[in-house]
Amino acid sequence: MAVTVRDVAKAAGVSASTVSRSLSLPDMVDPATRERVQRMADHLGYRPNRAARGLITGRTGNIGLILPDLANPFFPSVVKGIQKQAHQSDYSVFVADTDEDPGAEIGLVRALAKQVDGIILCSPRMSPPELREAAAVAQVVLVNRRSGTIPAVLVDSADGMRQIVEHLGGLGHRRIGYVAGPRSSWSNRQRVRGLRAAVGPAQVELVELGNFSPTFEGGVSAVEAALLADVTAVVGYNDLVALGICSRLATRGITVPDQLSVVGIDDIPTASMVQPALTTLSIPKDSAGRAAIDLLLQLLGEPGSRTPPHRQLPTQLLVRHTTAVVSSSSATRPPGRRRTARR
Amino acid sequence: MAVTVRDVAKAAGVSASTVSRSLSLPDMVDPATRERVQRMADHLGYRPNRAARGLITGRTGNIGLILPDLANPFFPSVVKGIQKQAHQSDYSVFVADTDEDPGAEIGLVRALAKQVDGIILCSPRMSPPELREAAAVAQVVLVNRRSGTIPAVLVDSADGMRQIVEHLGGLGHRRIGYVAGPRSSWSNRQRVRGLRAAVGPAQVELVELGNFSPTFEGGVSAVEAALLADVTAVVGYNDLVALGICSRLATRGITVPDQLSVVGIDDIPTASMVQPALTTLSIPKDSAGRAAIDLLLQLLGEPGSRTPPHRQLPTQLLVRHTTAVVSSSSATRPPGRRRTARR
DNA sequence: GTGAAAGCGCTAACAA
DNA sequence: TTGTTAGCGCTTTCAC
Repeated sequence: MAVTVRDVAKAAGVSASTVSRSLSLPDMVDPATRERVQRMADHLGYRPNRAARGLITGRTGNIGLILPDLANPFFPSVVKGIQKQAHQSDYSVFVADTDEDPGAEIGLVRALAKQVDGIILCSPRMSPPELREAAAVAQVVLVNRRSGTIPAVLVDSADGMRQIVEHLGGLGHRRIGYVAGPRSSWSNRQRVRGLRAAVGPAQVELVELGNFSPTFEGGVSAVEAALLADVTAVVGYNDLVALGICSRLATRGITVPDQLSVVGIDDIPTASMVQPALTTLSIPKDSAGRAAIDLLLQLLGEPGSRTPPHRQLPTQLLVRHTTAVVSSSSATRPPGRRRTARR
Repeated sequence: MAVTVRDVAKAAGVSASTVSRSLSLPDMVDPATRERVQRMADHLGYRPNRAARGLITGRTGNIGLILPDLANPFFPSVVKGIQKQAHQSDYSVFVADTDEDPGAEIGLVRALAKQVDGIILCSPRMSPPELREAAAVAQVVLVNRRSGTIPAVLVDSADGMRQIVEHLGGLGHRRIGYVAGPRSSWSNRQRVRGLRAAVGPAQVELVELGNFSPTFEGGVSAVEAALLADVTAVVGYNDLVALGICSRLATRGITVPDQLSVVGIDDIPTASMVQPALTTLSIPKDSAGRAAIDLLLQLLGEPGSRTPPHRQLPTQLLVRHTTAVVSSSSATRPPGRRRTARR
C-alpha cells in the first residue's frame, strides 16, 4: 500500500500529529524535528491522501469547470488559463463539457458540488433560478455571464462592440448586419445591446439577421440572410460563425473583404489561420481563466469577503485582413473602393 | 452541513449500513426497506461523499487525463469522447495540460496518481522509463503511443500513411515532402516509418524536410525547406502544421493545390473551415477517447485481466480540395495540370 | 513543542 | 436480512 503519515511518523520517530503539522503548519513545530520529518517524508515518497484530508478539513483541493463545448476553440484557452493558475495553487481541475445542452448544466453542478471546493461556470446557459441554485450548493464563479451578485469574470462587451462599429463606420460602412448567437446566451444579449448602443453615434445602421447556432455551420446558414439584407459588413456572434460566413461567401464567389466585410469575436486560433485572416475582437481568454481562479480562491479563502464580485476585462479589436471601404453589392456606393486594412 | 448516511438512516429508521447497502448493493436488502431508504435518501437530497467512500473502498471514482496541449484542436475531441463515456459510468475526469512540456508529464502523473483510479496518457512524450514508472504508480492507458505491454489505444498509422501516399501517387506525384513533428513524438516516428514503407511500392520518392513544432507556426517555418526540396506535394505532421504550410504558401503567392499539394493528418475542425479545405487523414478522435475509457474501466474491473492490451483504430483519408496532378515549381512536369479532386 | 485521542463519512467484516 | 463494530488516512482539539 501507499505510505501514510504513520509510516513517516515511525521512520522519523515522532507521532502522526507531528508529521501532519510539519507539513501543513511548519511554524508550529521545532525546526529540527520538522526538517527530520520532511526529509523522511520525501525519502519515503510520502504523498498525503487528499481524500482523507478533505474528509476532515472539508476541503477537497479540487475545483470544477463546466463549459458548453470544448470543441469550440474559445474554451480551451480559458481552460488552459484556469489550469495553470489552479495547479500553481495546488488545485486539480475537473472539466465537464455539456455538449451545448443547457439542461445538463445544473445536473453537473449538483454532481460536482460535493467533490470540489468551488465551481467555475463558463458561459453558462442555465436559467437564473438554476444559477441561484448552483450558487447555493457550491462556491460559484461565473465567466461570461452576470447574474445578481454571483461573482463573475466579464468582458467589456459594450466597449468591444463600440470598437467594431467605429472601425467599420470609419471605413465607410453605413449598414452592417449582426448574425446573432443563441437567444439563451447572455453574451449574445450583451453583444446585441452593445451594437445597438454603438450604432447611433457612429451613424451606422444595424440589421439583425436572426439567431443562429454559435458554430461554423451557424455562420454558413446565416449567409443567405446577410446577402438579402444588403449590408456591406457582417459581424458574427463569434469567430466560428464569422468563419462559417466567410466560407460560404467564398463558395458563392463573393470575396471577403472586397465585396463584403466580415468581423468575428473571440480571436480563436483559427481566425488567424485562414486566408484572408479574420478581423476579430480579441477576448483575453487566458486572463479570464486566471481571473476566475483568482476570484474563486480568494472567495474560498475569505468566504464572506465583500470584494467587488465582478471583474471586467478589456477587449481589443484586431484589424486584420478584412474590412474594406465598401463596395456594396447593390445600389449606393460611397467613394473609394477596395482598401484593405491590415494590422 | 450536508446530509449523511446517518441522517438518512435515522429518517428511515434503519442503521447506516443498511442505507449504504440499499444504495450500493440493492439486492442484499429487503425490497421494502430498500425502497423506504431510497425514498428517504432522495427526499433529503442525500449524495454520498465520494471522498469518504474512496477512503474505504480504495476507489475514487475519478480518472485523470494528461495531454500535451488542449489548444491543439485534436485533443478536445478526444477529451469529449472520454468525458461522455466516463460520465456514463459515473466517473469524473481530471484534465491536465502539460503545455507541450514533456518534463511535466511524469510530475503530473505522480501528483494525480493518488487521486484517481486510472490515468489516460494522451500522446505522451515521456521517456520509456518514465512511462514504466507511470504504469507502476497508476493504472495507465496510453493513447497514441505504444510502449511495452502498457494498454494502449492506437491508430493504424501504417495504413494511414499508405492511403496518403497511394492517393498522391495516383495523382501523379513522384516526389513528396514530409514535415515531421517533434523527434520525441511517438506518432511522428510511426508516421515517418509508415511513409517510408509506403513510398516504395507507390513509386514515390520521400523527402524528409526536418523536425518542426507540431503547430501552425511549425508549418509556417517549414515552407522554406519544402520549397527548396522541389517536391510537388507536402504532408504535414498534423493538420496544424499543414495549415501553417498552406498559409505561408498563400502569403508567398503559391496556390494550393495547383502549384503544391498539401495533406494534413488528424482532421481537426479547422481543416474544413479553410479555403480550400484541407485534404487530411481522419483519425477517429471520439472513438479513441471512448476506447480509452472502455479499456481503462475494463482493467479497473478485472485488474489482472489479459485482454488484448492494445486497441487499434482505423483511419480514413478525406480527400477534399487539395491534391492536384502536379505542376512542379521546377523542371520535370508530368502530363496533366490542375486537376482538383473533391470528396 | 509534542503526543494521545477523537472523529470526518463511509463501507466491510462480523454477529445476531 | 439487519445492526454493531472497526477503521480507511488524515487533522485537530486537548492535555502534557
